[in-house]
Amino acid sequence: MENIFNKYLERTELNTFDLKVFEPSFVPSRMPHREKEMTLIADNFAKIFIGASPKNEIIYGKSGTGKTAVIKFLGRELKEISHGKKNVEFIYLNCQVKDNAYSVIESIGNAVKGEQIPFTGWSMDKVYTTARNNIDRWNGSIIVVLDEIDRFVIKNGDDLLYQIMLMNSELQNSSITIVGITNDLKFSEFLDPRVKSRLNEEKIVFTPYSSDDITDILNDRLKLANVSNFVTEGAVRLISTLASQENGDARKAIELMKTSIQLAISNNDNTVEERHVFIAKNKLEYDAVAETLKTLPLQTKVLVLSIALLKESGIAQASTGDVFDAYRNLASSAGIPILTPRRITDMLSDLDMLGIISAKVKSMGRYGRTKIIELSINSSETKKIILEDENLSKLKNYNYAKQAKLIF
DNA sequence: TGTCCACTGGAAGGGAGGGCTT
DNA sequence: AAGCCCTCCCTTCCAGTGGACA
Repeated sequence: MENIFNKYLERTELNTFDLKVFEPSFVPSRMPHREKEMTLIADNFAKIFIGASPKNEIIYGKSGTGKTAVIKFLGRELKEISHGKKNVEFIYLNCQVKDNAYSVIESIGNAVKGEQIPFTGWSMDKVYTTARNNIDRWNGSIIVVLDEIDRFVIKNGDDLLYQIMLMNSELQNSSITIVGITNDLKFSEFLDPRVKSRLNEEKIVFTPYSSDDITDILNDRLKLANVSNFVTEGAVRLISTLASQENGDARKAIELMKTSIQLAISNNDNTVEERHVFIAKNKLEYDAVAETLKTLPLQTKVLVLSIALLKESGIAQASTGDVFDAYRNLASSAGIPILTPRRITDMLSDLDMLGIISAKVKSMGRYGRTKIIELSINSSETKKIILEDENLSKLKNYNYAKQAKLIF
Protein backbone atom coordinates (compact mmCIF):
# COMPACT_ATOMS: atom_id res chain seq x y z
CA MET A 1 0.00 0.00 0.00
CA GLU A 2 1.13 3.49 -0.75
CA ASN A 3 2.52 5.40 2.17
CA ILE A 4 0.03 7.97 3.42
CA PHE A 5 2.69 10.70 3.48
CA ASN A 6 3.66 10.15 -0.16
CA LYS A 7 1.27 12.70 -1.53
CA TYR A 8 2.90 15.41 0.59
CA LEU A 9 6.46 14.49 -0.34
CA GLU A 10 5.67 14.36 -4.03
CA ARG A 11 4.70 18.00 -3.93
CA THR A 12 8.12 19.59 -3.66
CA GLU A 13 6.78 23.14 -3.66
CA LEU A 14 5.28 22.49 -0.22
CA ASN A 15 8.78 22.22 1.25
CA THR A 16 9.41 25.86 0.52
CA PHE A 17 6.28 27.02 2.32
CA ASP A 18 6.79 28.68 5.67
CA LEU A 19 3.40 28.77 7.33
CA LYS A 20 4.65 29.85 10.75
CA VAL A 21 4.25 33.49 9.66
CA PHE A 22 0.51 32.91 10.02
CA GLU A 23 0.78 31.93 13.67
CA PRO A 24 -0.73 34.41 16.16
CA SER A 25 2.62 34.62 17.98
CA PHE A 26 4.51 35.70 14.85
CA VAL A 27 5.62 39.33 15.07
CA PRO A 28 6.39 40.75 11.61
CA SER A 29 9.09 43.36 11.14
CA ARG A 30 6.87 45.40 8.83
CA MET A 31 3.44 46.62 9.89
CA PRO A 32 1.57 48.08 6.92
CA HIS A 33 -0.88 50.91 7.77
CA ARG A 34 0.35 51.22 11.34
CA GLU A 35 3.41 53.40 10.74
CA LYS A 36 1.87 56.47 12.34
CA GLU A 37 0.85 54.72 15.57
CA MET A 38 4.18 52.96 15.74
CA THR A 39 6.09 56.26 15.52
CA LEU A 40 3.96 57.84 18.23
CA ILE A 41 4.65 55.03 20.66
CA ALA A 42 8.32 54.77 19.72
CA ASP A 43 8.79 58.52 20.35
CA ASN A 44 7.44 58.01 23.83
CA PHE A 45 9.55 54.95 24.60
CA ALA A 46 12.65 56.70 23.28
CA LYS A 47 12.61 59.01 26.31
CA ILE A 48 14.38 56.17 28.10
CA PHE A 49 17.54 57.01 26.18
CA ILE A 50 17.64 60.61 27.28
CA GLY A 51 17.22 59.73 30.94
CA ALA A 52 13.55 60.64 31.13
CA SER A 53 10.73 58.24 31.85
CA PRO A 54 8.14 57.59 29.16
CA LYS A 55 4.55 58.62 29.77
CA ASN A 56 2.03 55.99 30.66
CA GLU A 57 -0.02 54.97 27.68
CA ILE A 58 -3.42 53.52 26.97
CA ILE A 59 -3.86 51.98 23.54
CA TYR A 60 -7.42 51.66 22.30
CA GLY A 61 -8.62 49.60 19.37
CA LYS A 62 -10.88 46.71 18.40
CA SER A 63 -9.42 43.21 18.34
CA GLY A 64 -7.19 42.48 15.38
CA THR A 65 -6.20 46.09 14.73
CA GLY A 66 -2.55 45.40 15.41
CA LYS A 67 -2.24 46.81 18.93
CA THR A 68 -0.49 43.79 20.38
CA ALA A 69 1.67 43.19 17.32
CA VAL A 70 2.89 46.80 17.23
CA ILE A 71 3.69 46.85 20.93
CA LYS A 72 5.48 43.50 20.82
CA PHE A 73 7.47 44.61 17.82
CA LEU A 74 8.53 47.80 19.60
CA GLY A 75 9.41 45.82 22.71
CA ARG A 76 11.66 43.55 20.71
CA GLU A 77 13.41 46.47 19.01
CA LEU A 78 13.79 48.30 22.30
CA LYS A 79 15.43 45.36 24.05
CA GLU A 80 17.68 44.71 21.09
CA ILE A 81 19.03 48.25 20.84
CA SER A 82 19.52 48.68 24.58
CA HIS A 83 21.20 45.31 25.06
CA GLY A 84 24.49 45.76 26.90
CA LYS A 85 24.07 49.54 27.01
CA LYS A 86 21.21 50.25 29.34
CA ASN A 87 18.98 48.26 31.65
CA VAL A 88 15.65 48.10 29.86
CA GLU A 89 12.97 45.51 30.58
CA PHE A 90 9.90 45.09 28.47
CA ILE A 91 7.22 42.98 30.14
CA TYR A 92 4.19 41.85 28.21
CA LEU A 93 1.35 40.49 30.36
CA ASN A 94 -2.03 39.38 29.17
CA CYS A 95 -4.53 40.16 31.90
CA GLN A 96 -6.62 37.16 31.00
CA VAL A 97 -3.72 34.98 32.08
CA LYS A 98 -2.33 37.26 34.80
CA ASP A 99 -5.73 38.08 36.20
CA ASN A 100 -4.91 39.16 39.73
CA ALA A 101 -2.74 41.78 41.36
CA TYR A 102 -0.46 39.21 42.97
CA SER A 103 0.61 37.59 39.72
CA VAL A 104 1.13 40.90 37.93
CA ILE A 105 3.36 42.35 40.66
CA GLU A 106 5.13 39.01 40.93
CA SER A 107 5.85 39.02 37.17
CA ILE A 108 7.20 42.54 37.31
CA GLY A 109 9.35 41.80 40.36
CA ASN A 110 10.76 38.62 38.84
CA ALA A 111 11.52 40.19 35.46
CA VAL A 112 14.67 41.74 36.88
CA LYS A 113 17.50 40.13 38.80
CA GLY A 114 16.89 39.90 42.54
CA GLU A 115 15.08 37.90 45.17
CA GLN A 116 12.76 35.36 43.53
CA ILE A 117 9.05 35.81 44.36
CA PRO A 118 7.02 32.57 44.47
CA PHE A 119 3.90 32.47 42.31
CA THR A 120 1.70 32.17 45.37
CA GLY A 121 1.92 32.08 49.13
CA TRP A 122 3.37 35.44 50.11
CA SER A 123 1.35 38.31 51.48
CA MET A 124 0.66 41.13 49.03
CA ASP A 125 2.78 43.41 51.20
CA LYS A 126 5.81 41.21 50.94
CA VAL A 127 5.38 40.71 47.18
CA TYR A 128 5.13 44.45 46.69
CA THR A 129 8.16 45.29 48.82
CA THR A 130 10.34 42.58 47.29
CA ALA A 131 9.37 43.58 43.76
CA ARG A 132 10.10 47.23 44.50
CA ASN A 133 13.49 46.46 46.03
CA ASN A 134 14.43 44.18 43.13
CA ILE A 135 13.55 46.84 40.60
CA ASP A 136 15.28 49.69 42.39
CA ARG A 137 18.51 47.75 42.93
CA TRP A 138 18.51 46.74 39.27
CA ASN A 139 18.64 50.39 38.18
CA GLY A 140 16.82 50.65 34.85
CA SER A 141 13.60 51.33 32.99
CA ILE A 142 10.68 48.95 32.87
CA ILE A 143 7.79 49.06 30.45
CA VAL A 144 4.88 46.94 31.61
CA VAL A 145 2.30 46.12 28.98
CA LEU A 146 -1.05 45.09 30.39
CA ASP A 147 -3.01 43.62 27.50
CA GLU A 148 -6.78 43.46 27.95
CA ILE A 149 -6.42 45.78 30.92
CA ASP A 150 -10.18 46.47 30.92
CA ARG A 151 -10.89 42.88 31.92
CA PHE A 152 -8.52 43.19 34.82
CA VAL A 153 -10.07 46.41 36.07
CA ILE A 154 -13.61 45.07 35.76
CA LYS A 155 -12.64 41.98 37.74
CA ASN A 156 -10.32 43.44 40.38
CA GLY A 157 -10.80 47.20 40.33
CA ASP A 158 -8.04 49.69 39.63
CA ASP A 159 -6.02 49.14 42.78
CA LEU A 160 -3.27 47.42 40.82
CA LEU A 161 -2.68 50.48 38.64
CA TYR A 162 -2.50 52.57 41.78
CA GLN A 163 0.01 50.18 43.34
CA ILE A 164 2.26 50.20 40.29
CA MET A 165 2.18 53.99 40.12
CA LEU A 166 2.87 54.18 43.85
CA MET A 167 5.80 51.84 43.37
CA ASN A 168 7.09 54.00 40.54
CA SER A 169 7.03 57.08 42.77
CA GLU A 170 8.93 55.23 45.50
CA LEU A 171 11.73 54.15 43.17
CA GLN A 172 15.02 56.05 43.45
CA ASN A 173 17.00 54.52 40.59
CA SER A 174 14.48 52.92 38.28
CA SER A 175 11.21 53.77 36.58
CA ILE A 176 8.10 51.87 35.54
CA THR A 177 5.90 52.84 32.62
CA ILE A 178 2.46 51.33 32.22
CA VAL A 179 1.08 50.58 28.77
CA GLY A 180 -2.52 49.42 28.89
CA ILE A 181 -4.16 47.81 25.88
CA THR A 182 -7.93 47.70 25.67
CA ASN A 183 -10.67 47.34 23.11
CA ASP A 184 -13.06 49.33 25.25
CA LEU A 185 -13.05 53.01 24.26
CA LYS A 186 -14.77 53.94 27.50
CA PHE A 187 -12.16 52.17 29.59
CA SER A 188 -10.85 55.19 31.47
CA GLU A 189 -14.36 55.91 32.75
CA PHE A 190 -14.03 52.85 35.00
CA LEU A 191 -11.04 54.36 36.73
CA ASP A 192 -11.12 56.10 40.07
CA PRO A 193 -10.38 59.84 39.57
CA ARG A 194 -7.44 59.44 41.95
CA VAL A 195 -5.95 56.77 39.68
CA LYS A 196 -6.89 58.58 36.50
CA SER A 197 -5.15 61.81 37.38
CA ARG A 198 -2.03 60.03 38.54
CA LEU A 199 -1.92 57.85 35.44
CA ASN A 200 -1.83 60.99 33.28
CA GLU A 201 -1.75 58.77 30.26
CA GLU A 202 -1.28 59.35 26.58
CA LYS A 203 -4.12 57.92 24.50
CA ILE A 204 -3.51 56.21 21.21
CA VAL A 205 -6.35 54.85 19.09
CA PHE A 206 -5.92 52.10 16.52
CA THR A 207 -8.68 52.43 13.94
CA PRO A 208 -10.00 49.29 12.23
CA TYR A 209 -8.30 48.19 9.02
CA SER A 210 -10.14 48.68 5.75
CA SER A 211 -10.60 45.87 3.27
CA ASP A 212 -7.67 47.23 1.20
CA ASP A 213 -5.45 47.47 4.28
CA ILE A 214 -6.10 43.83 5.04
CA THR A 215 -5.31 42.87 1.45
CA ASP A 216 -1.90 44.54 1.87
CA ILE A 217 -1.30 42.78 5.15
CA LEU A 218 -2.25 39.42 3.70
CA ASN A 219 -0.08 39.88 0.61
CA ASP A 220 2.82 40.78 2.88
CA ARG A 221 2.41 37.57 4.80
CA LEU A 222 1.93 35.49 1.67
CA LYS A 223 5.29 36.73 0.40
CA LEU A 224 6.93 35.96 3.74
CA ALA A 225 5.46 32.48 3.69
CA ASN A 226 6.50 32.02 0.06
CA VAL A 227 2.97 31.02 -0.94
CA SER A 228 1.97 33.97 -3.13
CA ASN A 229 1.62 31.73 -6.18
CA PHE A 230 -0.40 29.14 -4.30
CA VAL A 231 -3.20 31.54 -3.27
CA THR A 232 -5.54 33.06 -5.86
CA GLU A 233 -6.28 36.77 -5.88
CA GLY A 234 -9.95 35.98 -5.46
CA ALA A 235 -9.31 34.14 -2.20
CA VAL A 236 -7.29 37.05 -0.83
CA ARG A 237 -10.01 39.50 -1.80
CA LEU A 238 -12.70 37.35 -0.21
CA ILE A 239 -10.83 37.05 3.07
CA SER A 240 -10.24 40.83 3.14
CA THR A 241 -13.90 41.52 2.53
CA LEU A 242 -15.03 39.08 5.19
CA ALA A 243 -12.58 40.54 7.68
CA SER A 244 -13.55 44.13 7.01
CA GLN A 245 -17.15 43.16 7.69
CA GLU A 246 -16.00 41.89 11.07
CA ASN A 247 -14.57 45.16 12.39
CA GLY A 248 -11.42 44.97 10.27
CA ASP A 249 -9.93 42.18 12.30
CA ALA A 250 -6.58 41.32 10.73
CA ARG A 251 -5.88 38.54 13.18
CA LYS A 252 -8.95 36.67 12.04
CA ALA A 253 -8.06 37.31 8.41
CA ILE A 254 -4.60 35.82 8.90
CA GLU A 255 -6.00 32.82 10.72
CA LEU A 256 -8.55 32.29 7.98
CA MET A 257 -5.78 32.46 5.40
CA LYS A 258 -3.74 29.87 7.24
CA THR A 259 -6.67 27.50 7.57
CA SER A 260 -7.61 27.94 3.91
CA ILE A 261 -4.07 27.11 2.82
CA GLN A 262 -3.91 24.06 5.06
CA LEU A 263 -7.23 22.90 3.70
CA ALA A 264 -6.08 23.19 0.09
CA ILE A 265 -2.86 21.34 0.92
CA SER A 266 -4.62 18.45 2.60
CA ASN A 267 -7.11 18.26 -0.29
CA ASN A 268 -4.12 18.05 -2.61
CA ASP A 269 -5.43 21.07 -4.55
CA ASN A 270 -3.13 23.24 -6.64
CA THR A 271 -4.38 26.62 -5.47
CA VAL A 272 -6.36 28.22 -2.67
CA GLU A 273 -9.69 29.40 -4.03
CA GLU A 274 -12.82 31.03 -2.66
CA ARG A 275 -14.41 27.68 -1.88
CA HIS A 276 -11.53 26.82 0.46
CA VAL A 277 -12.09 30.08 2.29
CA PHE A 278 -15.75 29.38 2.89
CA ILE A 279 -15.08 25.91 4.24
CA ALA A 280 -12.21 27.19 6.39
CA LYS A 281 -14.43 29.91 7.82
CA ASN A 282 -17.04 27.39 8.94
CA LYS A 283 -14.38 25.17 10.43
CA LEU A 284 -12.86 28.03 12.43
CA GLU A 285 -16.21 29.12 13.78
CA TYR A 286 -17.07 25.59 14.84
CA ASP A 287 -13.66 25.00 16.40
CA ALA A 288 -13.82 28.21 18.42
CA VAL A 289 -17.19 27.34 19.91
CA ALA A 290 -16.21 23.73 20.53
CA GLU A 291 -13.05 24.79 22.32
CA THR A 292 -14.94 27.21 24.54
CA LEU A 293 -17.56 24.62 25.43
CA LYS A 294 -15.01 21.92 26.18
CA THR A 295 -13.09 24.07 28.61
CA LEU A 296 -16.11 25.18 30.64
CA PRO A 297 -16.34 23.99 34.26
CA LEU A 298 -18.61 21.00 34.78
CA GLN A 299 -21.46 22.93 36.39
CA THR A 300 -21.45 25.48 33.61
CA LYS A 301 -21.58 22.69 31.04
CA VAL A 302 -24.72 21.32 32.66
CA LEU A 303 -26.22 24.79 32.63
CA VAL A 304 -25.48 25.24 28.91
CA LEU A 305 -26.84 21.78 28.23
CA SER A 306 -30.07 22.65 29.97
CA ILE A 307 -30.44 25.76 27.82
CA ALA A 308 -29.80 23.67 24.70
CA LEU A 309 -32.41 21.19 25.90
CA LEU A 310 -34.95 23.96 26.32
CA LYS A 311 -34.22 25.19 22.82
CA GLU A 312 -34.68 21.68 21.40
CA SER A 313 -38.01 21.33 23.14
CA GLY A 314 -39.20 24.53 21.48
CA ILE A 315 -38.34 27.09 24.17
CA ALA A 316 -35.80 29.20 22.33
CA GLN A 317 -36.27 32.12 24.72
CA ALA A 318 -36.36 31.02 28.33
CA SER A 319 -36.56 32.96 31.57
CA THR A 320 -34.02 32.52 34.34
CA GLY A 321 -36.64 30.51 36.22
CA ASP A 322 -37.16 28.12 33.27
CA VAL A 323 -33.43 27.67 32.93
CA PHE A 324 -32.97 27.04 36.61
CA ASP A 325 -35.69 24.35 36.64
CA ALA A 326 -34.18 22.64 33.62
CA TYR A 327 -30.72 22.87 35.15
CA ARG A 328 -31.94 21.38 38.46
CA ASN A 329 -33.41 18.41 36.66
CA LEU A 330 -30.30 17.79 34.64
CA ALA A 331 -27.95 18.21 37.56
CA SER A 332 -29.82 15.73 39.69
CA SER A 333 -29.94 13.23 36.81
CA ALA A 334 -26.22 13.71 36.32
CA GLY A 335 -25.62 13.13 40.01
CA ILE A 336 -23.85 16.40 40.62
CA PRO A 337 -24.63 18.95 43.35
CA ILE A 338 -27.31 21.53 42.55
CA LEU A 339 -26.07 25.09 42.87
CA THR A 340 -28.14 28.00 44.13
CA PRO A 341 -30.04 30.37 41.80
CA ARG A 342 -27.67 33.17 42.77
CA ARG A 343 -24.70 31.23 41.48
CA ILE A 344 -26.59 30.38 38.29
CA THR A 345 -27.22 34.10 37.71
CA ASP A 346 -23.48 34.74 37.74
CA MET A 347 -22.81 31.81 35.45
CA LEU A 348 -25.41 33.10 33.02
CA SER A 349 -23.67 36.48 32.97
CA ASP A 350 -20.36 34.76 32.23
CA LEU A 351 -21.91 32.76 29.39
CA ASP A 352 -23.36 35.96 28.00
CA MET A 353 -19.89 37.51 28.01
CA LEU A 354 -18.49 34.47 26.21
CA GLY A 355 -21.15 34.82 23.53
CA ILE A 356 -22.56 31.35 24.12
CA ILE A 357 -25.91 32.75 25.16
CA SER A 358 -27.55 36.13 24.93
CA ALA A 359 -29.26 37.32 28.09
CA LYS A 360 -31.36 40.47 28.26
CA VAL A 361 -33.14 41.73 31.35
CA LYS A 362 -36.85 42.08 30.73
CA SER A 363 -39.69 43.11 32.97
CA MET A 364 -42.94 41.21 32.66
CA GLY A 365 -44.77 43.66 34.86
CA ARG A 366 -47.01 41.81 37.29
CA TYR A 367 -45.16 38.64 36.47
CA GLY A 368 -41.84 39.88 37.71
CA ARG A 369 -38.52 40.67 36.21
CA THR A 370 -36.22 38.17 34.61
CA LYS A 371 -33.55 37.64 32.02
CA ILE A 372 -34.56 36.30 28.63
CA ILE A 373 -31.98 33.69 27.77
CA GLU A 374 -31.29 32.45 24.30
CA LEU A 375 -28.65 30.00 23.10
CA SER A 376 -26.52 31.75 20.49
CA ILE A 377 -25.08 28.58 19.03
CA ASN A 378 -26.37 25.39 17.43
CA SER A 379 -28.14 23.31 20.07
CA SER A 380 -27.50 19.82 18.72
CA GLU A 381 -23.76 20.47 18.26
CA THR A 382 -23.67 21.97 21.74
CA LYS A 383 -25.29 18.85 23.13
CA LYS A 384 -22.85 16.59 21.32
CA ILE A 385 -19.77 18.46 22.50
CA ILE A 386 -20.86 18.74 26.13
CA LEU A 387 -21.86 15.08 26.37
CA GLU A 388 -18.28 14.12 25.47
CA ASP A 389 -17.40 15.00 29.07
CA GLU A 390 -16.92 11.73 30.97
CA ASN A 391 -18.35 13.23 34.13
CA LEU A 392 -21.69 13.56 32.38
CA SER A 393 -21.87 9.97 31.14
CA LYS A 394 -25.09 9.51 33.12
CA LEU A 395 -26.75 11.98 30.79
CA LYS A 396 -25.88 10.05 27.63
CA ASN A 397 -29.14 8.14 27.68
CA TYR A 398 -31.12 10.94 29.20
CA ASN A 399 -34.65 11.15 27.90
CA TYR A 400 -34.80 14.74 26.77
CA ALA A 401 -38.35 14.66 25.45
CA LYS A 402 -39.70 13.14 28.65
CA GLN A 403 -37.77 15.59 30.76
CA ALA A 404 -38.97 18.53 28.71
CA LYS A 405 -42.57 17.42 29.29
CA LEU A 406 -41.92 17.16 33.00
CA ILE A 407 -40.81 20.74 33.14
CA PHE A 408 -43.71 22.13 31.20
C1' DT B 1 -51.81 55.16 41.49
C1' DG B 2 -49.88 51.81 44.19
C1' DT B 3 -48.84 46.96 44.48
C1' DC B 4 -46.26 43.18 43.81
C1' DC B 5 -43.92 39.54 41.15
C1' DA B 6 -39.65 37.20 39.88
C1' DC B 7 -36.12 38.13 39.64
C1' DT B 8 -31.17 41.06 39.48
C1' DG B 9 -26.93 41.96 41.30
C1' DG B 10 -24.12 43.85 45.36
C1' DA B 11 -21.91 42.56 49.78
C1' DA B 12 -20.00 39.57 52.93
C1' DG B 13 -18.16 35.55 54.09
C1' DG B 14 -17.07 30.32 54.31
C1' DG B 15 -14.21 26.69 53.05
C1' DA B 16 -11.26 24.04 49.94
C1' DG B 17 -6.96 23.94 47.68
C1' DG B 18 -2.77 25.97 46.53
C1' DG B 19 1.59 27.49 48.64
C1' DC B 20 4.83 29.88 51.91
C1' DT B 21 7.09 30.80 56.70
C1' DT B 22 8.63 29.73 61.14
C1' DA C 1 3.30 21.02 62.33
C1' DA C 2 0.97 25.17 62.87
C1' DG C 3 -0.04 29.45 61.17
C1' DC C 4 -0.48 32.50 57.40
C1' DC C 5 -1.99 34.28 52.87
C1' DC C 6 -3.87 33.93 48.30
C1' DT C 7 -7.53 32.68 44.81
C1' DC C 8 -11.63 30.27 43.37
C1' DC C 9 -16.15 28.65 43.81
C1' DC C 10 -19.94 28.98 46.13
C1' DT C 11 -23.77 30.37 49.68
C1' DT C 12 -26.59 33.54 52.32
C1' DC C 13 -28.82 37.71 52.75
C1' DC C 14 -31.07 41.39 50.90
C1' DA C 15 -32.17 45.95 48.81
C1' DG C 16 -33.66 47.33 44.39
C1' DT C 17 -36.58 47.37 40.17
C1' DG C 18 -39.64 47.74 35.49
C1' DG C 19 -43.92 47.46 34.28
C1' DA C 20 -48.69 44.76 34.03
C1' DC C 21 -52.47 44.69 36.65
C1' DA C 22 -56.18 45.89 40.14
